[in-house]
Amino acid sequence: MVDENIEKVSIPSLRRLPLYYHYMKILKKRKVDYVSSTKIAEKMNLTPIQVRKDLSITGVKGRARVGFNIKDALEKIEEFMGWKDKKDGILVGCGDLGSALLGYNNFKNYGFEIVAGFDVDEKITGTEIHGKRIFPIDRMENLCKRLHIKVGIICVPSKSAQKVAERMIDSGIEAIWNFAPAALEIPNDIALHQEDMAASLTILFKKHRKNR
Amino acid sequence: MVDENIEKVSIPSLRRLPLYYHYMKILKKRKVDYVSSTKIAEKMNLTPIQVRKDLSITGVKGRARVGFNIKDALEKIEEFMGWKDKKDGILVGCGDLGSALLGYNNFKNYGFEIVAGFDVDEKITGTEIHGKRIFPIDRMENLCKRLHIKVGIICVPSKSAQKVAERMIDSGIEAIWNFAPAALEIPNDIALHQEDMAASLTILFKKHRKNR
DNA sequence: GAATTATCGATAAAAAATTATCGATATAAA
DNA sequence: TTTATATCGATAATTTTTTATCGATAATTC
Ligand SMILES: NC(=O)c1ccc[n+]([C@@H]2O[C@H](COP(=O)([O-])OP(=O)(O)OC[C@H]3O[C@@H](n4cnc5c(N)ncnc54)[C@H](O)[C@@H]3O)[C@@H](O)[C@H]2O)c1
Ligand SMILES: NC(=O)c1ccc[n+]([C@@H]2O[C@H](COP(=O)([O-])OP(=O)(O)OC[C@H]3O[C@@H](n4cnc5c(N)ncnc54)[C@H](O)[C@@H]3O)[C@@H](O)[C@H]2O)c1
Repeated sequence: MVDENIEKVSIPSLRRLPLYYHYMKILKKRKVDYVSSTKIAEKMNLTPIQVRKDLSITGVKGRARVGFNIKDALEKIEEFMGWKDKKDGILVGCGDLGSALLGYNNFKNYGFEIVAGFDVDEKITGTEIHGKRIFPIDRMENLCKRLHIKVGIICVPSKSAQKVAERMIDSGIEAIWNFAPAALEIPNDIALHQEDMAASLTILFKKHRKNR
Repeated sequence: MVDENIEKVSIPSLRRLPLYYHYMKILKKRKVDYVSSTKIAEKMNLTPIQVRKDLSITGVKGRARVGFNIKDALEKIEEFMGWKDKKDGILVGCGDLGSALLGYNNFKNYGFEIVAGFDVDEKITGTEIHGKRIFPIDRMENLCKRLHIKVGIICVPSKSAQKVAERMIDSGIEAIWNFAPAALEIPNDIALHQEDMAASLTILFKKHRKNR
């Protein structure tokens, strides 16, 4: 069921589901057992209908006049979002942002783990950051192929991003998470998610202007 | 014209525009003067029609058989995205991620500047991180009101996020950029943009699965 | 200089996402 | 026990977003 739906779910829904999840996590800690779509919607300025539709894709069933069982819903969201499948990745560019991500121990809650970092800077390579070993970039291909790593995170300056992406692809990486504000030119069988602070800022300011 | 359109532009368009921008920046560096929607679309796996529609909202005009003047387009995107208006913000939680953001000198290209950091940790307060002064959290209200700061970034652990958000609102903050994976309960006249790694990861993996 | 082609912008059509409607159901109140 | 009410899920309607069509135009080729 999950396998059918994951193809059909919209990106906006995928962005909203974690919000419901975070909220229900809080309620669970407060020993609340049930929550209605109305209540969730109120908190996030959405309609109850949309919340129900989003939740329905995970397969969770609510009860009329009662709402959704929080334990069930959390379970179903985790399952649907794929946070229960374990995936390993590597990170290239262990500077300020890269180091923060290497130490982000929340990734494990989403089934993801960064197993190693890579860099060109010899002051960094050979060391550990937040307990993760940092290798020279030349070791990437070998390590990724040996460990069958398919996910790569790019945290290098923009001007190096394209080169790093190509090297990742040569190393067998199939999914790239790019934090550099650069338009990567890559084959379209490689999955790419662009993390864009410029877009985020603009969206925030747009909402702000609308509120005034 | 920008003022009319900003209300109407879709979030997906807002996320795509920076991609075109990054790409055109590269072309400009290569001394290319014009680029067609076809070429842009090819690079990013979109349709030329969508690229044209997105660009049209910025007000930039293309020329048949030639494409878009890159210098003009960059200018129009900057203007439309509001990257030319200067906005100041503060950041709360100067740990790993917060420090990286404090040092992110690309924000200025988007018209944004973090003027100060706040934290509860007395080992950090009073110091500077990447040249930005870090104050104890109790100073936030005074400083924000005095400098008319309206934008706040949350980089504290999830469990403190709600409290920090409320304090920001008391300090006159009207737009919150939240990096903590927590559902904030705030009045709906406060703009909120939630940065969600869980959503990003899921979107990336979804694309990856589709490609295989 | 005429024909061909790439591209644009406007408008129309199609697809996707959101919102509304409504009968069913479970709890609470009368 | 009966009535009122909150909420669900399914389906329908609406709105938004994406994609297609097509005439106009500017560069290139013949
Ligand atoms: N700092 C932030 O908060 C932030 C936020 C969003 C996006 N970004 C983007 O993330 C990227 C990294 O930012 P940062 O602030 O961490 O920069 P940084 O300078 O602190 O780190 C960059 C690291 O990449 C390494 N590097 C450079 N070229 C390399 C290559 N070819 N191969 C391997 N490693 C290489 C450097 O040695 C350095 O360690 C940039 O593209 C930046 O625009 C940063
Ligand atoms: N590290 C990452 O790469 C990353 C990525 C995405 C999201 N996040 C989120 O960003 C937040 C910060 O992550 P981090 O890794 O930088 O954590 P961190 O522990 O390194 O930093 C947290 C900082 O917040 C301060 N703090 C705690 N409570 C506070 C309060 N009430 N007021 C002011 N300051 C307070 C702490 O003193 C510390 O300096 C977390 O919510 C995390 O989930 C982190």
